[in-house]
Amino acid sequence: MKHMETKKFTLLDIDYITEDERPVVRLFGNIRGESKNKSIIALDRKFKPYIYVIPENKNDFNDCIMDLRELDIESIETVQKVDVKKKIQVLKVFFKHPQDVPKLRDKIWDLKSVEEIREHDIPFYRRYLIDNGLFPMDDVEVKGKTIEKSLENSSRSPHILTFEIEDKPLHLEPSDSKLNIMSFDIEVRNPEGMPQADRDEIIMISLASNFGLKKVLSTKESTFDYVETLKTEKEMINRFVEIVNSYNPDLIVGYNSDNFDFPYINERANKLGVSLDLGIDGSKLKFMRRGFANAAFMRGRIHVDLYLLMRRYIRLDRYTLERVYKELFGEEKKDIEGDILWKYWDAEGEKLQKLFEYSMDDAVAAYKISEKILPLNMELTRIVGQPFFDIARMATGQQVEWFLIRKAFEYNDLIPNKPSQREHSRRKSERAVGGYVKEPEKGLHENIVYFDFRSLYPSIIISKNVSPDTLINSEIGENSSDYHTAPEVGFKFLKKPVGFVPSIIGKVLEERTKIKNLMKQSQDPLEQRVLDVQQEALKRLANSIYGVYGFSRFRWYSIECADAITAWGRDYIKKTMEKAELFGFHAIYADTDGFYAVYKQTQT
DNA sequence: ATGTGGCGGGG
DNA sequence: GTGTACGCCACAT
Repeated sequence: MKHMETKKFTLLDIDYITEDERPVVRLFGNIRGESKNKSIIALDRKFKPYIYVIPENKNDFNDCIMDLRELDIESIETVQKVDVKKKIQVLKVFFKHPQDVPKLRDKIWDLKSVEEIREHDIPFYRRYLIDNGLFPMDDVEVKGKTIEKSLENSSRSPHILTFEIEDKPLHLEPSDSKLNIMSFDIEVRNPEGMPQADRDEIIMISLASNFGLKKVLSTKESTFDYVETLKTEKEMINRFVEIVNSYNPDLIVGYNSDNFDFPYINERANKLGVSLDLGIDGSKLKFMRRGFANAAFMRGRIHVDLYLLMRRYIRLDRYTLERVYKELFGEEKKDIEGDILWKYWDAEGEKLQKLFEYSMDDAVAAYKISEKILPLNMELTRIVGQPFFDIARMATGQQVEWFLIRKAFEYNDLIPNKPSQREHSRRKSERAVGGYVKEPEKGLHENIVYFDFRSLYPSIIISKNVSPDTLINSEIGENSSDYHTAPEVGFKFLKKPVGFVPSIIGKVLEERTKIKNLMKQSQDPLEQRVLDVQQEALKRLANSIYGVYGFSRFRWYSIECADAITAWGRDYIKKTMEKAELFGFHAIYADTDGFYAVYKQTQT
């Protein structure tokens, strides 16, 4: 027996590489209990990609298995899964490589012996997290051995350890280690309209952090001691890379950095012949097309673009850094108009010094915003269980979907497929009816009372057991005590057993109550703050689950569920308004889950 | 009413 | 990369 070492680390990032035509999962983390800033890359060669195949013939899988054996797959197992509350036998088909899945899945689906395939579009690293019960931002314990070979870029990144996992990785309780967070911002000299990377140089790169780093890199000198002057733009960018690698931050945040700062630095670096080795494994900064927008990433660190988060979490007319800063902190931030910024740079003297101040301020503002918004997103990461990088770029509905996917795995449920193009357009034509709205009565009202339901939709889902797997599709007898019937729309839902989605919302709310109780018991204000963020994240999640029924591109889409929920919602609010009227309260305005009312003399 | 196109943030 | 995608507003038809 070989001697096995154990390593514990906070899981920050995950991907896979290919070695000898086989996938190798890489877990990136921050090692606890050792000198700070130490990173680990843990390699796991044992995880295999797979999909589920539902054979046409339910009694005899042999034809199907024989057809599958013709293809270049790894192996086949028969397993039991649950599909819409029914236990069924399915084939679990393993592949040699994740990229074989898109190559072979259409062929498999086209086989006569195959009725349907499932779970064929789950990215490999996400599958790994789900199947191993691992949660990013939590801790992982791995057993295995340290690999001796050093990294190519080890001179620049001296704190990296590569590790070979020999056993199943283990999920540990939430980490209490503090992550190193660095913000950055660039300034560009652009006298002719918007900055263009092929002609306009970078003049400043400002950095702020929670580990003592606070400086502005620039090609001009300053009286401020936070300014470090470099001879050329090329040296300045090189210095930026050097600083990132020596301080080794876990998180890098910027404002619109996905679509401006990082692409801009990248283009300038290419032009000047600088290698942007910002990954902990020495790899370069890379970009992903995500529909209309870019996402910038470096392996092993988490880049978060705060602009995206702010758009999701606060409702504003504009989302400029200045506007957002004022909203969060109630004070104005120094601002220099973009089109005249170059004049400050050219001015020298006091005007130039103002530009240094402005640049520093931007990085500090970005850092302060991250302090406000990252804790909630870290909690969401821990609950949803996908990488922080992804969570920070996912719409709420997507977060809910990945949360449900993980839960489905835990329940041994087969995950529904994403809608096809055709199904998607069909769904779009059936628009769900929304909540009840009573237009406000004109006039100035005094002594207004407000009434609202606490978590109306989650409560309806739980109390009426609204779920695709409890929805009664067929005509059913008159035994109405067995099911709930939605008003207006008439959809029926079994009272028992508890449906998939109601069960999950129930657990989320249960967990939230538990945390709120802990919060009350706690004497430690810091712990209370942490718990408060946790319960807030759970509340957000519970409230957003309703959405997956009504959005056409979701796996758990169900117009019946969406319509039933809003129908019950309208029913509750209207009945409550009627009741209130009897007690002399007249509603003047209502929307979905609450109403405003004025008190009138009761009629006699 | 329905469809199409552009834009957001960044300097 | 088991990729491929937003949501809102203005303006036109």
